[in-house]
Amino acid sequence: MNNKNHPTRERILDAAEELFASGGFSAVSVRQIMKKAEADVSLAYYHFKSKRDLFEAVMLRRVEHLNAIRLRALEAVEKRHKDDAPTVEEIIEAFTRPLLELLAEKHDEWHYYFALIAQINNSPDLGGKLMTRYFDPLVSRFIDALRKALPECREEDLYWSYHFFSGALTLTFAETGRIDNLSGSRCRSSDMASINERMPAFIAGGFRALCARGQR
Amino acid sequence: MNNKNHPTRERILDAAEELFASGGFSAVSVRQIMKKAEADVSLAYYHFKSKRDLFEAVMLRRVEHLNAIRLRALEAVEKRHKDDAPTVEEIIEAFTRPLLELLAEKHDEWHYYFALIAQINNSPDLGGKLMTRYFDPLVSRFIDALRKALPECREEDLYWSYHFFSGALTLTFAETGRIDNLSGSRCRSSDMASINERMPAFIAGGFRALCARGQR
DNA sequence: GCAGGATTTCAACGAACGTTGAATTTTAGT
DNA sequence: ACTAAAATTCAACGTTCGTTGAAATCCTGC
Repeated sequence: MNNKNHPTRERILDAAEELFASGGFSAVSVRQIMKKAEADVSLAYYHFKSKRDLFEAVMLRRVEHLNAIRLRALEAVEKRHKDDAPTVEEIIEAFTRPLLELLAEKHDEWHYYFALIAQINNSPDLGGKLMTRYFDPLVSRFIDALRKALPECREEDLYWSYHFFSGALTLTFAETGRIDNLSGSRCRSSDMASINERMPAFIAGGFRALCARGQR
Repeated sequence: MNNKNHPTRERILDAAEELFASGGFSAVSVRQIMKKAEADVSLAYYHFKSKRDLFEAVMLRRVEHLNAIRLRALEAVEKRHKDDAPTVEEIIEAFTRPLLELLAEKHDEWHYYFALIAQINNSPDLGGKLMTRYFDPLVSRFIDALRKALPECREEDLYWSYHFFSGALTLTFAETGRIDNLSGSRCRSSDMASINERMPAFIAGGFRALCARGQR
């Protein structure tokens, strides 16, 4: 049998996800992954064809679910506003809240995945290519919504605003502990409630300020 | 003789910087670095003790200069405002403008360095530790200035705002080409004039919106 | 309970890895 | 010119890397 939940296949993906997240693709060997997965090395090549394919499989395992629930969140917001456009805050929240909920429900499952995405997003090798491949349709959909919320905004300002947002988002969800050190533990990377309270306000403020500037 | 400009030592650092920037520490071998530097492999271990120390040297080579000119930019802004506090925009610009100027003057020297920092900032392994070690004093200095510009702002909001800023900043200066793809080449990662126009406005808008929210 | 495919084990391959020590060449002070 | 130190070359070490093929075991449908 093949496509039912094979526990070993999942165990390999779990182990790979965690290890790839902490050091990137090259910092981790297949042997380390399979040791953590408690399975023979060659099983990695049986279930996946190569190390690269394993990496790809780690990415693909969660990306569809992620995109689906974010899209649903956006559609829910749009449905609440039949005629008028949603606010920028509401749209940003539809983009971020699903991430927070995934972490709240199943932190162990998603934490490493978000850390991995942060690294990919900031990698000159992969950032342009992989992020585009996996997230572009969804992101374009969100930018459409933002365009409606900010009808006077210039196109370039919209894209740059999203770009700044993207950097803030991926770093924040990577939970690197940086803000813990900087703030002397006054703030904590893992404090999702704080993020949920602050990120939409900050980002929406940024969008508005930049778009307002563009109309001058 | 030792501490004069040894061209080979610099060539090794240049090669290492470029290669580390594109794939991180582990994706690059010492042999690859030394091939690019056109020098024997063992010279890497003569000039630096190990691969890790070479990596550290790459980081250290530019960090002091970087921190110095940013500090100078901040002090210049503060000197312009004897009694009143500088605006948030001015402070953010003092933080970002030096980066833009370095890229404008010597793009080849600094481009890879910024890409490397983006990866480190987003690495769970190194992000908390290395960024804190290298940049904390300067960052705290900037946060002090921001506190004066936003005297009613809560401490937590200040730190979280800076955190969002940090993510946007490092991703933007990494020039990953992501925004190029997303915008259909309407915007370009390498377009420093666009960044200079937009980043301070966006970030300052974020700071203000978040601080205003905190006072409610 | 048997057949056949799915899964797992075991052993091994050649290549590349980080690192080192000794020999050699280049450089600088006298 | 001589010397000592600095810089570079060369060859090699043990380890780990990604990957593979064949044999053994497990599971499922009949």
